[in-house]
Amino acid sequence: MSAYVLAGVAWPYANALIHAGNLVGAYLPADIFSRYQRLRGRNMLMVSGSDAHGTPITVRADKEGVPPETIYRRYHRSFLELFQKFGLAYDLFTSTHTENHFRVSQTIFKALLENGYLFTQKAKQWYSPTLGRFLPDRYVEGTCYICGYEHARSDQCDRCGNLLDPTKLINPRSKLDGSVPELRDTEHFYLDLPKLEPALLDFLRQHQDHWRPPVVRQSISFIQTEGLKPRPISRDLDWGIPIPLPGWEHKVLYVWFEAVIGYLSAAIEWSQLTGQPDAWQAWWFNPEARTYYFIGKDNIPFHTLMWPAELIGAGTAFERLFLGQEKGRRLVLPYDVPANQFLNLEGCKFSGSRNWALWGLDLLERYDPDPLRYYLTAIMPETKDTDWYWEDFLRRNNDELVATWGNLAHRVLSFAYKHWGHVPEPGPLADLDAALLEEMTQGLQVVGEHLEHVRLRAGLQEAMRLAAQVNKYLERRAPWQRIKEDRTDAGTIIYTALRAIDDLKIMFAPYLPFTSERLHQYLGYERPLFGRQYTETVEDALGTHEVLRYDPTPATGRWVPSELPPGQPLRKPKPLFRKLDPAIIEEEKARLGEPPEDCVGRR
RNA sequence: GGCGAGGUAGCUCAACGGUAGAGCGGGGGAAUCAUAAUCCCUAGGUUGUGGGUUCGAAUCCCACCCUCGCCA
Repeated sequence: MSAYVLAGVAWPYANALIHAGNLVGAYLPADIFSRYQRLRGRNMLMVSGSDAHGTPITVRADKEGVPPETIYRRYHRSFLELFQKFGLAYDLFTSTHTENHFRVSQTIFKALLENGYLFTQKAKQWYSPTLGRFLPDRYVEGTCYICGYEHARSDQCDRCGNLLDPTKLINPRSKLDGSVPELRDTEHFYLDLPKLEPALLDFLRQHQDHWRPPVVRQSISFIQTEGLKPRPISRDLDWGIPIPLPGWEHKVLYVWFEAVIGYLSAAIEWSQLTGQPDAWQAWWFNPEARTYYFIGKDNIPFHTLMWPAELIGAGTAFERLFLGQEKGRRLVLPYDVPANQFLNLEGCKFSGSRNWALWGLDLLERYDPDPLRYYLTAIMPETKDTDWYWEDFLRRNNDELVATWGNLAHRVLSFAYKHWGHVPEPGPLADLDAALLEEMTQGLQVVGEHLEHVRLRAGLQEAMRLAAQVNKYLERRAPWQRIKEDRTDAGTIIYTALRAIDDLKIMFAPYLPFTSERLHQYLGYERPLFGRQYTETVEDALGTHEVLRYDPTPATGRWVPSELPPGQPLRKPKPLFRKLDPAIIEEEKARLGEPPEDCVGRR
């Protein structure tokens, strides 16, 4: 395993709140994986940010009569709040609306241009005289020239299903204000994907053995169905990153092209903020470094094809254009794209507009982060779509998390605290004691192996299985009996059990960071398991932006067997988790209201 | 319409050619350190449907049905 690991996390679009589906699909798995890597001592960099540009944001801004920046800032702020409360330890969560990202994106553009992977093409496009700008095809509707449907989108008719030539639409009107648009000439840059296709196929072949099967198949079939076509990378908008060429300043880079570059630019910004401006190169110019992309399945082709195409196409020119020196170094291609499938809610698809959703911040008003993280990991859609059921949430919280792990930690800690007040000095270990500790050491290996391969659910299951093993051990050794006959032997048992839960604390730590940290304190450790999250305001030529950061220096947690010192004073323990009242099931369902009509699931 | 994924015990999932497993829930018992949390025993499935290959299929092949996604 490389010492340098980068986790690129999907960039939330800054015009909607984040819901549980977003969390479980990308952000939570990235955090679990990254916390694990840090515990293993790897140089871990987890980056992302708000996707601030694009048409939906400008449309929304127009509706509210505010600048696009207002919309982006509102949602960006909500992301930062959610991530802190939910414990997503981004080394840097920034935004695409930064001077740095502009510069990096424009450099990628120039490198592609220089290497001959871009070309321009003219086309006619709808222009809104009232708004004074071009309209995306889906914002123009009119009568379908094939079937006569009166509310067809200009690029596709929802009634006859045909793809339309937007210029042939009858009676066109703008969906934004109903005004009549006109056709105007425009010119755009295209990424020459056909030219990059052989290199991309090569890249896919190199990774197909260790990628998740759905990711490989979707990527390959995307190419095979009809080959890659050139894709436009510029738009007629005034909100975004200007094309860095004379005469093109009024056009911007298409968001699909520019947002993925954020993985690179965020690493660069992180380097600048930490005062080591070249540090990012250890990840991005290092062939040994491994980059992982945590995304939902809707994003697969962008990360297995488009982004690699940009990286391959930029070649060695990026280094020269960006740093002013060329040592022939190339940007690192994705090592893995562990995309998740989708999460449904009570048998129906999430639908924000119909309130069929679980909003992250709303959930955290009523529930602690770790139980949410536990449940979301338990139902993580790693291989197929899964469902959040409130009944299931309650069950897993009360009958698994509280009963198996929470109770184990609490019964051992409170027994130890009551009878000793510190970690007891063990006598000679009995076979059962030694066997338990051996099993925990093995467990660290097994759980670690799962996490290494991004099998997060399997890792959590294994940790829970081991917690149950410690419960079995306690039943067999019954320290509450032994203490009446042989206090030293009882101390040996409790010492062994404390070490076991100290091991489990590490295994659970990536999944349940808040309660592992608390357990760590109860065990008497002085220094924290994890580092510190905080926000900071950064200033640049575009103004200011707020970022989320993570300072790993206070962290002492390590993925190694417990070395709990006998005699270490214990702190008075409190239960790690609380049982939930079954009444929440009906309360939460009432909160959701009626399921969407088109839902075919059960309720 | 094309491509792909998924359809295994009440629930969540594992087995991916060799006598169907785990956790939770259900039933019975033990224990009392612990948030009545634990531990032991136990019931429960003709592996979506129909064919085929094979000594043998949940596992390979074909058709069909259902769910989801991507592309058109």
